[in-house]
Amino acid sequence: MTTAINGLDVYRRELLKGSTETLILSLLAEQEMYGYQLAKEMEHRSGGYFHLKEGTLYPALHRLERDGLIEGRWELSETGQSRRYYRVSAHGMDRLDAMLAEWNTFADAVNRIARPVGVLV
Amino acid sequence: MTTAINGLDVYRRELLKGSTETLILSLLAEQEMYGYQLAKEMEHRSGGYFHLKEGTLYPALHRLERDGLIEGRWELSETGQSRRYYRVSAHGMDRLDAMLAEWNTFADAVNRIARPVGVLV
DNA sequence: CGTAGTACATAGTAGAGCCAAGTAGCTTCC
DNA sequence: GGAAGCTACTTGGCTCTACTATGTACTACG
Repeated sequence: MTTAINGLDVYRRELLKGSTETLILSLLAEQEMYGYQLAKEMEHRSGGYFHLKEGTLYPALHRLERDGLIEGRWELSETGQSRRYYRVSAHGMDRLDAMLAEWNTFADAVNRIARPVGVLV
Repeated sequence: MTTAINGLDVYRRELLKGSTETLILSLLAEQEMYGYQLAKEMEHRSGGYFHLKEGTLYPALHRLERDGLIEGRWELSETGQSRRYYRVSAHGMDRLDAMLAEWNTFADAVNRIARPVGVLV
């Protein structure tokens, strides 16, 4: 009977939708990084909670770059591996501010409905 | 130049993914309601922030019922309109608890990444 | 009788996360 | 030196969800 577990897995995946780009932008706003590094950092900071898959991470980076929120450049590491470093553009910084504000509003609204005043969980 | 605005709209829509069912379950856990009433209540409680569209609301209710998390019954109102009242099943209550815990963990993880300690917005 | 509000249903679309598979370079170990 | 495994990026196809749009049907108002 894995139904309940799978149900929660789906739930977590769906929660992630819409937040991934904010999370990526937030990390890149602090420091220029390449994709793989970003994934590791995200996983580390969230205590293993967020584990971005390649099929999520790289398409998200491509979207962000396509939309002009981040800018990438190729660099060859000492070991000879190609890495694409990304940094947040000015436009991306503005968007990040808006997204964080939106996240705040959203989280407040959810808590207002899901956790009515007086109900402690 | 409505790009930025549309971008945020999309963002809000994506944020909502995964939370809708938790919100619906939360409201129904407090009180038996029918779909339309639920939508109004949700909008009212969130100060107009959440405005569930029919194409979101009813399929979500059908999913929840299909999965045995809520139970519905038809009732004829005084005005002669058919309404489908829903209440949360025991299974649904358990799931709601799990979803609220998951939401908490998720929100914490997001804040840990998006709002590093020391950064106030 | 047209418009508006209530109340539910659903076909079709878009978008995001994921699985899976592929490419490629480097290191480790037998 | 060959297999295995980690690093690093890419992409095609799948699934799920929110939304748009449309339809049905009843009531009330003017």
